[in-house]
This record gives sequence, structure tokens and C-alpha cells, in this order.
Amino acid sequence: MRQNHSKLPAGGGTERVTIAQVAREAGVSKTSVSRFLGGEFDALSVHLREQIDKTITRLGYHPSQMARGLKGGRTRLIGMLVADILNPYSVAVLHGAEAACQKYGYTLMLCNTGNDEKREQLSLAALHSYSVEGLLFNTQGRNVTPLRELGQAAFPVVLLDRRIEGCDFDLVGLDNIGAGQLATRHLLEQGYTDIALVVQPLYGVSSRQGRQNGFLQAMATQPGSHGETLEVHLDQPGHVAVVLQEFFQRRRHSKGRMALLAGNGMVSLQIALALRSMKLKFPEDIGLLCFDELTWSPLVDCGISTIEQPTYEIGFTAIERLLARINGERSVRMEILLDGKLIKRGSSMAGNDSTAHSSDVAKKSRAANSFAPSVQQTPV
Amino acid sequence: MRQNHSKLPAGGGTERVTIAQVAREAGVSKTSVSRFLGGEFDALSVHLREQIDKTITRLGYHPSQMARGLKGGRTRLIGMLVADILNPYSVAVLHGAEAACQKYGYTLMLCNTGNDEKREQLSLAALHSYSVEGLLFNTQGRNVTPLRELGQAAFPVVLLDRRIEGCDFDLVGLDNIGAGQLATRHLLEQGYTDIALVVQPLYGVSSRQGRQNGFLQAMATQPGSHGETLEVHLDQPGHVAVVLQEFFQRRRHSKGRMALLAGNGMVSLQIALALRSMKLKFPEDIGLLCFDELTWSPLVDCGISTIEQPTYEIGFTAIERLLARINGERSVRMEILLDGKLIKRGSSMAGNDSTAHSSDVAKKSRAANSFAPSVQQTPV
DNA sequence: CTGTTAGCGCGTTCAA
DNA sequence: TTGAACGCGCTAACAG
Repeated sequence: MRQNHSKLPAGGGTERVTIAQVAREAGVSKTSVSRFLGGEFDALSVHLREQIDKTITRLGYHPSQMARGLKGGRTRLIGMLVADILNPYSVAVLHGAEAACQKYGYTLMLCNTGNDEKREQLSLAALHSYSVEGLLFNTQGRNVTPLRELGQAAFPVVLLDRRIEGCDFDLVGLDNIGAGQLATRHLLEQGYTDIALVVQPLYGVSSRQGRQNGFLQAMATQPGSHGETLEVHLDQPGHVAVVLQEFFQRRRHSKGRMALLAGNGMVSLQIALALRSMKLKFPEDIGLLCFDELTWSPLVDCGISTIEQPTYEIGFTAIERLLARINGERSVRMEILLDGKLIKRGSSMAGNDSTAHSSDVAKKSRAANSFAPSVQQTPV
Repeated sequence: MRQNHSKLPAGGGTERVTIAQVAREAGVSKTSVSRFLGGEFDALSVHLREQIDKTITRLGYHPSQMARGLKGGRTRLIGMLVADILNPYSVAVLHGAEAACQKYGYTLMLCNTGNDEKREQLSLAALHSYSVEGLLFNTQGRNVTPLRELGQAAFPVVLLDRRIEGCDFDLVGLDNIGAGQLATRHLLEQGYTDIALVVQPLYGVSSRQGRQNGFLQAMATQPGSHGETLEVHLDQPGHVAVVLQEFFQRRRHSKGRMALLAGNGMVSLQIALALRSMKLKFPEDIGLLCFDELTWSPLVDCGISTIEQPTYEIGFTAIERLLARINGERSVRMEILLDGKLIKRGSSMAGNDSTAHSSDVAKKSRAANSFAPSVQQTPV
């Protein structure tokens, strides 16, 4: 009888050890084992406890979360919807979120929507079908009807980075306005007066709008400075170069010093590629400051100054917020905005009286072959 | 009676629509609904079919995968264990894997082990407890006992990138030997004769060993050339700089032209940082070729030459392989090795008679402040 | 073609 | 303290 617990009875498949087997071998009832698992030790005699403990480890028993979830709804599953897994920001946040899940005994179900509404819907349905206890959400705010339903049902959802119109979910992200101001002030202090914020289409994306607001507010404090927002489409190769080119031409009569403020990591990359194709160097020709600290930020030319987001913390905190909701917290909507950190590098430090002014930049950029050839494309 | 299907009966919680409700409202039995879901249309009258279809959409019914899995073991869940989610290679593979999962109607449960054995064990147990149908595995090959058990139980597992001693799981990854040769031959053709392969500790990691083998084989074809392998610890800040320094000193009497071959993306980053801290430029001072194409490869100085891996395809293929096993394929162990692609950029193209030779490099590197200060640390 | 019945592995009453 | 019995939502035999 002692050798009867072979793990490979017949066919190749792993036979699951069930609570019933444990109970039988330990000579107790299923309930006792269940209680043991649930930590209700005060309802078990010491003898039983030991007996069960031994049997469990001997058989290598692991309770089935499936069955467990089926009963009480505690699946210990959290779904995460990511807009674009190729976006380093998303991955960095994912890193923190996964760590938190592991800490609190949850498991992450990951879906990448690739910025596709349809896949978003499908993923949402899939996650729902597994009875995830909550959702971490980071996607385009388009077509929010399914989201609204979740909201009405008081289903636990925490938004990452972007607010969504008409949904009162908790949000964890960056203090975008503050970060926008921080970035802009730094550029102004360095003597830049012609500054362009380069972003992907603002269309209702609250984080982008927040950064723009911060940017505009800070610009407004400096009379005589000129600030404008450039929208670029990252899915159109070479578009960034064209937009920059136009900007340079437009400002060719300006006496001011020029700088670019990249709205996020993916824009940064495209800007860096575009500038290179135009043979423009920073900070000599133009200043540059980018949202999102990336591994390669220190590496390009004299190093790119950045606004670093506490991505790991954002992900970790978001999960904690979500767990609070899952555990029944009913307080009003919460918004946790963490601070960005300015990392100064060469790209924004031209010194106070460098050579190049707007007119020079325009000339130079015209001279170079303008339309960025073979720019490596990284979809939005 | 028609208005009776409210989704929010009482409390805030989302009440799940069950198959029983659908059956009741449609006036049929649960079995019929189940058959409908399972696509057994030939066992249903047209009338029933329509009735069920309507009721399902009206109620917004979604079958519970939990309950479904509990019964037949088809959870449509796949677990993925990632060694380090901060490693761009892992993320790129994840991207492909997730896409494949979505295509085939599976959902991915993601665990990041952070190269920690303990977390690996825990994650394995967690995934098992959810009855994942298969496992995508990419981690250190240490402590493989739990893996072996899975192997004996014929549990579907596909290995990513690295083979594991004593386990006969399918593998999808790069043709490392071929890629190593490809890389080395390119450097030799460009006139480099003193080449160092810089890798993280080889310790049983088959992919690293494969690349080294390819490297050594290619070096052996070129008499008079010198090749050596440098092991670096990425978790020790500045270690790369020290190792390179020592290499330069060791080769200071050589007449040959020097090049570095980075063993993966994370090593590339540290090498680039180290060279910069030593004020060494490529390709003037030293040639550089890196495994793993990264978004920033074209951006650093004159651009870094790379060996690009078909990461998306690796992830996608791995899932397909796994599904084949899940669906009962019993053929012998398979190894799918995809080809790397050489992307030539400035860092390996010094032209045939550039200035710098080993002796100069040694001198120059000594002159600069050698111990990389404040090197941004990115753990292994 | 269709419905009835019996579990899947577990948590949770309710008695003993 | 312990155990028997029921049900979670679903699928799969087995009848009709």
C-alpha cells in the first residue's frame, strides 16, 4: 500500500493528485485536508495536521486552482491588457506588475492587443472567461463600451498611464503635467527658446495631453519663447523626418535656440533616427530631451537627456491598488500619480552660448537628404 | 419574463451567466447548449440551434473556461517561464508567442523568474496548479529536477533558446553555431584578426556554447588570427570594462586589428557603455559586432553591426510546436533552429587599412579613466 | 435528435 | 474536532 502512489499510472499523461487521494492515504476526510490548506489549523488536531502535512509532501499534492476558482470565485488570476508589448514602457510596467503578482500569490494572464480594437475585445472576453479577479488595463481609449459595462458592474479594474473617458476606474501612472513642466523648464533654463513637443496623435490619450499641458504651461512663463506641438505617425516610415523638416523651415527666421521634446520612448527613437538622417547633431545643432529613460539613452552621441518614469513602481503599485479593490475596498476613485525624474545628459546641455540657431538648422537640414531612408520601423 | 435577464441583480458583483440559465431561457437542456458550444451542429435541429444562438447573444453568455478545464483538462492555457523579462530577446520572443496563442485560442500565463531558481520552482508550481496544457520554457538550466519529472510524465514542454541537459523536450531557437560562424567570418573578412567573443558565463548554457563553437570553428580557418572568449558578469557594475582592459593589455604587442563580438543584447549594451567610458570609438579603434538586433543598434555612433535573430518567429513557432505536442504528437524530440541574419553597419566596417592596431588601443584605453563610472546597471 | 445523469476537484454548510 | 453531502459550471456517457 505504501508504494501505491506512483505518479505515472498508465498512459503518458500526468495524473493529477487530488485532495481525495490525500485524504484517503492520510486516513482523514477531504474536509480536514481542505481546512489544512486553508490554514484553519485551530480546527485540527496536531496529529491530523502532521499526518496531512506528510502525505501532501509525499504525494507532491498541489491544489487545483481551477477547481478552487470554480467554487468561490477566488481564482487568484489577474488579467493584463497591454497596448503594445514592443513598447519598452509597457514591458517595464509589466515587470513591476508581474513581481507584485508573484509576491501576493497571483498569476498574470497577459494579452497584447497590438493597438487593435478587435483584439482588445477578444482578449477582454478571454480573460473574463477565466474569471480573472481583476484587470490591469493599458490600451487605446477607443470604443470603451465593454469597459463601461465592467465599470457599472463594479468589476475591479486599474488603468495604467491613460485615463478613459466616462469610466471611474483607479489609475496609476505618471504625473504627466508635472513631468511636462519639469522637462520644459529644464530646456528653457538651458537657453532653448524654440521648442517643439513631438508626440503621437493626442486623440483623447490623457497622458499625452497631460504632458502637453505641462509643456504649454511652462512655456507660458517664458515670454518671447515659442512652443508648438508636432504630431507624428510612427506607423508611417519617414513621417517624423518630414514633420521635423517642416518645423525647421517654419522657424527658419527665428533667432532662438531650438530643442525637441520627445513625448515618449518610441518617438525618441524615431527622432534620433530622423535627426541622424538629416545629419543634425545634438546638442550642437539642436537640443533634445525625451520622455522615458531607455537602456540606450546614455549611448547615443553625447547621451540623451530624459525624463525617467518609475515604471517598475507603477506596475507594482497598480497591482496593489487592484488587490485592494478585489478585497472589497469601495472608496471613491483614486488616482496615483508618481513623479518623473530628470536625467541630464549631453543632448540638452549646449552651454549658454553655443553656435547654432534656428536659421542654421533649417539650412543644414535642407542640405542633407531629407527623407529618412530605410528607417527601421517600429509600429505604434 | 423577457426583462428578467438583468445583468446586475443585486450587489455590485458581476453575476455570471451560466449554461443552465441559457438552457432554461431557451427552453432546452444544458447538453444541447453544450453541444452548440462544442460545434456539434449536426446533432441539433435548426430550430434549437437558432433558439440557443439567440439566447446566448441576448444574455451575453460566455462559457467559463474554469469549469470547462475542470472537466476535460482542456484549459486552453499555456504557461511561459521567462528568465528575464528585462532582456529584450525574451520580450521579442514573448511577442511572437502571445500572437500565436491568440491565433489558436489559447491564453498565456506569464511568469518572470528573474534568473532565480526559487522563483522558477514556485512559478512552475503555480502554472501547474492552473492545469496549463503546456509550457514554454526559457531559463537557466540549473536544478532541472522538476523539469525532468515533467519530461518523464510526457508533459508538453518546448524549450526556448537553451537546451537542458537530460531533458528531451523540443527546442526552438537560433542556429547558434551557424550564427557564430557567420558573425566571425564577417569580422575576418573585414580584416580583423584579434577577436574576442564576449559572453556571460557559459556554464552549461547551450546557446552560448553554440555561439562559441561557431566562433572557434571560424577562427580556426584563418591561420595567424587570434580568438579568445571573455566571460563577463553583468551583475557586477564595471566588470565588462575591466575585462576588456585586461584583454587590450594582453594583446598590446599584437600587430592585428582588434574586434569584439558581443554574445547577446545585454552584453552589447555593457560593451558599448564600457568602450565609451574608455574613450574608444568603433570602428576606428576597435571593431564591434553584436548578437541581437536592437532598436538602437543603428543609432550608436556609426551604427552597430548585428546578428539579428528571428525572435517573433521563434516565439510563434515554439507555440505551434507546443500545440502539436498538446494535440498528441508523439514523434521524437525535435529541434527547430532558425537562421540569424547579418546586418552590416559601421561598427564592423573599418575599411581594409584603417589606422588603429592593438598596440594603439591598449595605449588609448589606459589613458582614459578606465573603471567605468556610473555605468547604468542592467541585471542579467 | 434530445434530455437525464454523473462526475471533474474543491470549499462549505450542517450534523455528529 | 471531524466527516458526509451538496453544489460551482461544464462535458460526456448513456438512454430515450
